[in-house]
Amino acid sequence: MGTTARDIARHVGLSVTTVSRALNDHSDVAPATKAKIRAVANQLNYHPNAAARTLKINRANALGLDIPLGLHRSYDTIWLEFIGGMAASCARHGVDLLLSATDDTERTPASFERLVRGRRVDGVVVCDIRSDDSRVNWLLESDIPFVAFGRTVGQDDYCYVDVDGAAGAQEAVQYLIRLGHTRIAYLGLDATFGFSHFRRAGYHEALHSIRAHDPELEFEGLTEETAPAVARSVLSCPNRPTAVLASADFLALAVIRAAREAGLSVPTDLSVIVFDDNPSVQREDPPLTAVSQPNRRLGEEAGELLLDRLNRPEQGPGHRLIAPSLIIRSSTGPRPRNMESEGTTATVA
Amino acid sequence: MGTTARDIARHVGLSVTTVSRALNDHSDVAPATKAKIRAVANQLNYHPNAAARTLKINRANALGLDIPLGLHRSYDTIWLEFIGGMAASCARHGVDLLLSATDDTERTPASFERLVRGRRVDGVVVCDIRSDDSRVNWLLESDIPFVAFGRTVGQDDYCYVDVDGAAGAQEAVQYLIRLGHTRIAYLGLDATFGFSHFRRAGYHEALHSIRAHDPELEFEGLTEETAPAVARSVLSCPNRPTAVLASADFLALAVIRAAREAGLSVPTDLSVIVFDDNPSVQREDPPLTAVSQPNRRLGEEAGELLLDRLNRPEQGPGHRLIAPSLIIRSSTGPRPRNMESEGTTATVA
DNA sequence: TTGTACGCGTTATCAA
DNA sequence: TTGATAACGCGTACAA
Repeated sequence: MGTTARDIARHVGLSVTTVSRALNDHSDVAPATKAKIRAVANQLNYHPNAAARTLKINRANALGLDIPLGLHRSYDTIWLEFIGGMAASCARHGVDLLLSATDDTERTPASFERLVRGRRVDGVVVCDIRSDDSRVNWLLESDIPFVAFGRTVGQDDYCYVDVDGAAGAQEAVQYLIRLGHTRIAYLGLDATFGFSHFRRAGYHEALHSIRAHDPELEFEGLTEETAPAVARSVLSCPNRPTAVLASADFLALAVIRAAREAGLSVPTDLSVIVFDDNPSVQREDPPLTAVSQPNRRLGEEAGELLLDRLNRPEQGPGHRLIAPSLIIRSSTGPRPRNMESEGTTATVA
Repeated sequence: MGTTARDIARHVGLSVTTVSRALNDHSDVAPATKAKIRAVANQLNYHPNAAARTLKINRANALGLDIPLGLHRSYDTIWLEFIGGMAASCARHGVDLLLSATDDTERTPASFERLVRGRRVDGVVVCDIRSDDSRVNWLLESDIPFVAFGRTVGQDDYCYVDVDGAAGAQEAVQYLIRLGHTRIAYLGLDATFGFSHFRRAGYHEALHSIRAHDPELEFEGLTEETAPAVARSVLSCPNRPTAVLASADFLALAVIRAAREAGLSVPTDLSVIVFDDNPSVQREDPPLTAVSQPNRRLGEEAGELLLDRLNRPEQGPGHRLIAPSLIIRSSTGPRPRNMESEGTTATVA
């Protein structure tokens, strides 16, 4: 069945030791022997037994990835892209990728323990970190090497990779401000999502800088069910917003639909910016201006960061905060002239 | 660091042999000892070393999944759902899932060899099988246990899981026929995709049964770039179709856009059925009637089939052909009255 | 430059 | 019912 180093040794009339050293490119093997051994290994279609290797060197040469499926956002492109990125960085470093797709709402990290303690993987990447996520401390206490994708609010003593949601929201709002908008609404998702806090913070900061923040225009905890009604009510309030920042594609679509119903056109009467550059927002009519995160790159960074910390644990916790980019399309435009500004309007360029 | 069976043995004052047997629930261990050993194992947070186990029993207890990324269809929900399904069946059987995400267009199965020969996995699931795919024979010859997701045209001596695309197309066309349509166009993708052949065959069969097949209405090899022009030309031909079966969401959307441009409304003037029930088609206005494949279930079946064949190789090649379902929404309706029927119109109920 | 001997943690065989 | 022993395939001191 499988060729072993022993088979090669017999074939070339040398010891397994020499074979092992030749294949691992040690310097104390004669170039000629090395070449010969490699040739035979090739010829016999030799592939080292990973289990034996792992057992011996006490390293699995594999990483684990815990992906949340069965989530309402599972149709987003984000997870597949993230997986692809991490797979790419793993491939680059010659390590395998183990997927643990937990689709139970219970965030049970018991399987991590099995994977790590059982030496199936050397470390794990944990996704969909919530604002307050018990898994972080659990992993820290268990002494399991890990990198989080996303971060908790107010804790910093662990490795994570994340999008700089605050910067993204800020850039989006500042762009709207430059277009003349001051009444800018925010539609957010459940606050337990890690990104909710940061996006909202960026939105706040940008609006506070021109003293235009109005709590009445700020919504969080919206769902597919509640979004349409909220969108309608926002657009029909007396001093309605002239722009909206939506934290998910379905929120933006709900706003656009509500706008159409109210006889408002996008972007003439209402500007819309959406988080996450999904195909759905690209194909919308008009195509939406979006805050885009490089999901694939995030996956790559997560893999790289984990591998780096495994090789050099003394580095301690490190973070990679990646700025999203504002992709300007056709759903944003100047503030409509006929709209009244509120009293506190700032002077803007 | 890691607790071993030896630690447990010392703790309870027994041999490693007994510990091993107790933990593997052998019958020749006294119930009392068994309980005690289990308790200690739990207390010491014991997790068996997978590498050692694999080395000894010559089984990895893991499956490999080769997913095509970097493909133009990577934003489809299909792959993530498939992964989720396979992960679920793996979890159910207590085996791990290794992901090999090849994003090179070269379909290089060399990594399979490493995975299987190196005992990292016991078998692999190979996706995105083309009509004529060299990987199949390569895997057969290499004696690597595998299950294909998708199938080649005209070869049957291997395990595969697939959607019955012919049945899906047939059902869709028959539904249109019942609505009175006879001039039904087909817009297909590249013929190298495995499903192209079968969908087209189903379309043919349904139309031949009422002698209404018109080669002029049949298109294959369409892309995002060519789709809009073809859609326009189809709708503007002298005896235009009253219904369209599109093999991908973007093809259906192109048709709908072309219809709008031509002043035709869906479904009053034109019925549209699309393959694959993606969010994009659900959210379209009007929501599209779609041929839906159970992607998650396909992943589950692939995992189950592979595990089954690994346990009972004597079973030989087995196939699981899963019927898609027609989800009727608002993009299909009766044939417009004012449309002329062609000479060969069949009598339909 | 190459070979010998040993051990990683687990399970199977056999004897007690 | 339990224990001693060997072996899975590989990598590494150490000796030659």
